[in-house]
Amino acid sequence: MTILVVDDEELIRNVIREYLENEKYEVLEAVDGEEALKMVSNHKIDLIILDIMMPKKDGYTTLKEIRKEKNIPIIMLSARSEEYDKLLGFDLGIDDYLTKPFSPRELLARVKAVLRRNREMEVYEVGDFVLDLQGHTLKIANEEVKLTPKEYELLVYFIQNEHIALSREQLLNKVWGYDFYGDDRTIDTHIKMLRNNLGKYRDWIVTVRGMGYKFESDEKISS
Amino acid sequence: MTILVVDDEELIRNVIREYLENEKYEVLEAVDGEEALKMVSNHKIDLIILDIMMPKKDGYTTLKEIRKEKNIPIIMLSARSEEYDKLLGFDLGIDDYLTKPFSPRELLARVKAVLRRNREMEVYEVGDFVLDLQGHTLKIANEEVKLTPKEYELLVYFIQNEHIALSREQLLNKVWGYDFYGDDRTIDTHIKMLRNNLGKYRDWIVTVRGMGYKFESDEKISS
DNA sequence: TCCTTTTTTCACGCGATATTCATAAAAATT
DNA sequence: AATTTTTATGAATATCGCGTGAAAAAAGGA
Repeated sequence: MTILVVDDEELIRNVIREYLENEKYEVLEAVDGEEALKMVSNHKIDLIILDIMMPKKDGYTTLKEIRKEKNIPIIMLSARSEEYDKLLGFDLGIDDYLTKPFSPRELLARVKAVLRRNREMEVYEVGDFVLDLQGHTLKIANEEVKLTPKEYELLVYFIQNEHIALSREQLLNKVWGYDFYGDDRTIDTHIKMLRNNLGKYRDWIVTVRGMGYKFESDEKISS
Repeated sequence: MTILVVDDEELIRNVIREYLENEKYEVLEAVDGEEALKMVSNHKIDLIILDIMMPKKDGYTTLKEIRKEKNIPIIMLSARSEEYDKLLGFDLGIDDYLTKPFSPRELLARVKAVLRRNREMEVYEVGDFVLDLQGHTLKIANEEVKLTPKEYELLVYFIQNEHIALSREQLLNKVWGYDFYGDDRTIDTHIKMLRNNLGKYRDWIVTVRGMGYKFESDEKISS
């Protein structure tokens, strides 16, 4: 398990590192958003602990950019608790957040909880849309939706990469396998069928023109 | 499956009860730690959902005392997430925890996960379908159903993994053993025979196309 | 041993699914 | 507005996966 700690203060990084390493986690560090982004694309990272207040590129922006590429769980650090509201409005699905100062134990607790939650990601649920990875079934409003194997695989891949635009090539490689050499329109057809099956949620599969598709459940937060 | 819900707020107890009963669990209630302890010694309880904040005797103390007597899996409820820190320090091996407010679905997911982890079943009974693990027998409508050894093993494995889609490979590995290298049709054939023996319940073995099979008693009726 | 029961293999057929392709629609560009 | 590029859709065709029955192989039981 590798954890990336992003904070401009060396003291904080060191404290966190110490506690995490004590629990046998691999720890990487980045001083700012720029560096963090580089780390993300060059290393296999399981969790990111990200400070909001940073020079150059702040936590929000960094978060956004990371999420464009990968769906790594993120715990945010903020100095003031009021920031929480702001974070919530963000809708980029942070996994947890902590206000400084925090106890090391609390940090560890969150880290463990987030990692476990993600390991056991067995149900994806938004509103009455419920995808059960264990049961291999999709239910909408308690009604089972019959999906063909490819449609199901496709949906799972989309959900595991929510918010991320996926090219047709990437979809072919990951869902169909690297040895598949087929027509691009094949994907379109499957997307069509999947959308039909998603019914009122058909728009969650967004067309990214000139690129591919992306999955985005618009979980509107009522204010 | 009997679940004990311990919370001083009636509203909470009722909500939880409703959702659990909807999933065919037996539900018992206790308003405080004292009562909970009595229930534990007088009933066969498979899981406890325990609120931390309670008058008389709080969740921590109750947890401690229950654990002195029996090793029943426990899910803790707390109002504030900061409590999690405290809980961890406790090291009394809680099985899971939830912060209020939580979605009923989330609760159900945890309940199922915990029960699955701690499953040790003696009798599986749904309607007039009775599988007796001790007696190694299956009865339907009080009529003993003769199963071959493989059919029986297969059925047990299915039931122990209810609602989970099992690939052919997984079935071969777990039921036949890792050293078995057989034809895929072998499973199909056994499924066929098992289904025949299940009679009116033949549909409880659901085909998951492109994947394998899963066991599911009585499709849930949508409310 | 022989006979019975159980397990495994396998080929066939059918229905479900995947893929291709032609055409329509939509969006971007000029 | 016209052209070009890209995506959506419907329908035709190819392929795949599952259920089945029958028969061979293996395991048990007298």
